[in-house]
Amino acid sequence: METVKKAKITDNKSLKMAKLRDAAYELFTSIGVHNTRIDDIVKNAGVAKGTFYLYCKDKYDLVDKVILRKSTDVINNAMKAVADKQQKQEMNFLDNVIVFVDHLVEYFKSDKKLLALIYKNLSWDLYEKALTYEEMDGAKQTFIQKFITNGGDSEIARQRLFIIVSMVGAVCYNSIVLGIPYPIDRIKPELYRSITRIIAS
Amino acid sequence: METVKKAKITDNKSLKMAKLRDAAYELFTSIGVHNTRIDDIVKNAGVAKGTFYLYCKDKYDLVDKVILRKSTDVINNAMKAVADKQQKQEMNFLDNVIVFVDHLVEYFKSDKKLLALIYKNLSWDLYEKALTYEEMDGAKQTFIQKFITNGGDSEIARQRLFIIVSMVGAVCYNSIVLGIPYPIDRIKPELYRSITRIIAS
Amino acid sequence: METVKKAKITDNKSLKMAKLRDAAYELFTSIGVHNTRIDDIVKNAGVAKGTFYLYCKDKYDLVDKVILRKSTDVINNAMKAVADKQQKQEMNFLDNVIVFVDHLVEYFKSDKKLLALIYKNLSWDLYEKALTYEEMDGAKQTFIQKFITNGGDSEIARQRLFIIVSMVGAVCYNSIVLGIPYPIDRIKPELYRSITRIIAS
Amino acid sequence: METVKKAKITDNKSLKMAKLRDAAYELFTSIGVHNTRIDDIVKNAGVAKGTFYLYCKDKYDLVDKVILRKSTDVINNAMKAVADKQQKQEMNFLDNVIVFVDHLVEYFKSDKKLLALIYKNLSWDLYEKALTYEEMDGAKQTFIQKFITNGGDSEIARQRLFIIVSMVGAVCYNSIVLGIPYPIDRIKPELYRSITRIIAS
DNA sequence: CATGAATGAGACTTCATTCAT
DNA sequence: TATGAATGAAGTCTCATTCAT
Repeated sequence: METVKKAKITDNKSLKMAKLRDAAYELFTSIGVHNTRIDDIVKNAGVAKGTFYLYCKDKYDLVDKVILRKSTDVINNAMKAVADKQQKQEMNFLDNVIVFVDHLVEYFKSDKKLLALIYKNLSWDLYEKALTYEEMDGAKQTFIQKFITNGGDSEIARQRLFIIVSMVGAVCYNSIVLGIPYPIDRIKPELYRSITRIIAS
Repeated sequence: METVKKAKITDNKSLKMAKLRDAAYELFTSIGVHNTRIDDIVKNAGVAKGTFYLYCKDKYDLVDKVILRKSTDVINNAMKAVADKQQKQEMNFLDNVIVFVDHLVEYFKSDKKLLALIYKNLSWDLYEKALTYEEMDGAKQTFIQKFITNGGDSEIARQRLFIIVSMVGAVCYNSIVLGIPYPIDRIKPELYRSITRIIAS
Repeated sequence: METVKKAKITDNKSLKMAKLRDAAYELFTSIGVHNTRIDDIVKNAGVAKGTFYLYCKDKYDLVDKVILRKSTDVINNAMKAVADKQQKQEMNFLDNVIVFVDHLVEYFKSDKKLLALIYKNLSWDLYEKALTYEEMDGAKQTFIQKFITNGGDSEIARQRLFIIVSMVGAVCYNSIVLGIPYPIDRIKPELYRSITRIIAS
Repeated sequence: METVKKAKITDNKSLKMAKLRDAAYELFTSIGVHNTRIDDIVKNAGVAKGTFYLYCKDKYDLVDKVILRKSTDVINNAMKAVADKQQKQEMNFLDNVIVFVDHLVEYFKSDKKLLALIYKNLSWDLYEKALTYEEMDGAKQTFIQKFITNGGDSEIARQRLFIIVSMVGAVCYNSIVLGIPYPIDRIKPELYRSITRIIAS
């Protein structure tokens, strides 16, 4: 009974946090972090204002939590997409990268607000948190490891991956969010060609 | 005399605006846009609070003005660097790009705060303003035009330039500002190799 | 005209401060410092909330300002009473002290809330401020000086004055404010006898 | 067994109350009543927040409880000191008063925070409670009675005691807590002389 | 009796903006 | 044009108190 009770309380806690995160996500992406008031978040989440401060240090702490959760979800899905495709057909490292990137691009096409939110609030702290995120289970971490290893796992290979990630992120942001006059679909061929040429030895 | 008076007034206006811009630049880069209050800006600029509103719509209007001015300066210098080198030795298009990029990279290495400011406050509106910026004289616009033309001036060439600009910006930002663990000097070889491979047909 | 304008502004400033002080005094003495909200003060003073922070650091800064002003007034009046009586009849040092003390006692009988306010918020900082208070003009300071000098101006005399001040303050507070069952009028004879016996050599 | 169980529960109750009182005392004297939150008290006491409300009406109720307990202790000790000395040598009423006062003064010299706490939170209610405090056993009450009786037990004698108590309290507070520039040891001779002169007929 | 998560009223404070001078 | 005192809406955050477990 003790265990059941504790579990229930824990669930309740997760529930409140989830409510706050969901409400905040909606507001952050629709009217922006700056224009979102704590009052709005708690009203939409259906909790009291004090409850907010039970779970978050301040608004920007919640921004981090939202981004962490959402980006984890997106990346998990992309990893799953690669694994699924891998099962159907044998793919080399480049194929893996392209499938992974394409999944991200397609997702952000459909959720440009999230892309904007993530991009505007990046910090190395957050990156580090994301990499050691407790909710990212062991299997996923292994995937990342493999991903890197497949690239050759040399310093050079890691640097190329870093350049590719930076490039893809920036092109997506500029194209999808800022609306710079190359629609993402039009620039995709050149983007993927660039990836190919960076990876190719 | 009439003319002199007018010029004086204009100078006076420019002076106030310049004071505001300089004060704002210092504050934006040292404590961040969010933490900078109009009060701080006018105090440091040595003008009255009301005066601020004679020159700027609001704080974010001034952010744009500051970025526009500073980025124009940086780009002008990079263009000058390319022109100078071109005079000393014949360079092909790729050489031009590399020299241009390297100038930017080196500059931002020495002024990471400005890089952060620009990167965090990019908007397509601002890009457009920058491209049609009145203070960017004709000669400079011609330079840009040539730069693009040299690349081949096809749609494909423009896309590749766009990808390169995005990539370089993101790598610089991630490396210099976020401090992601590839120091810019260590990643430069791979970055320039990537540029080369993207441009090369 | 410049001077007139400046004077007007200064008057205006004094006016706002006076309004705040008056409103605060009423609230502090009627419902207590703890129960007085900034909102109440500004509403009663008829100024905007921001104006409060233009003149005071926080609520406790205003408490100090109120006490400083009020206690200065009370002491000034007591000094005036002594001076007036002195003109009518020759008085020795002891007479002076008694007249002074009696004036204070009678005043606080009529304004027990002020006594409570002052007593509860005493601090040595405030004492020091009171002693160097700019609004206490030179003539008054001379009075205090004479007062002390008349007592003999030895270390011993100063200590006795300190003991008397402490004693009178405490007896008044206990009797008038706490309502300890010796009404001030009933205990006055013994209080003044005590003063006499402390001063008498 | 029933009795034992009851005693145990009572002890348990007393224990929680004691924990709360001790924790509160530490906080009240170190950071002040105003800055002490219920949260701090219960955390330091090692009990749950709800428990606080099983034992106290609110924070100020606990302030009273703490003061009542501590001041009872201090007074009990002072009374004991008088009794002890009385046994060794015959003392008249004045001697008794001086010994009693000196004991208090010496104690508060070593615990100025407690003096501040008591002084700032006096109320007649609390005085009354102190006088009828259940934990002050009969013997002690008799002592007080004797103390008063020795003074003559006339209205006048009671008034003089009241004046002395007020005087000593105020001088101690001003000297020890506020730090008004007469160190308590330096002013003691005059303070005791004042007591003597007030008591002497 | 004991717990501590949740509450929400309301305190405090900031600061962009206005406008009379 | 230039000023800066005044404004007050908007915001953050606290913390005493409750109550379901």
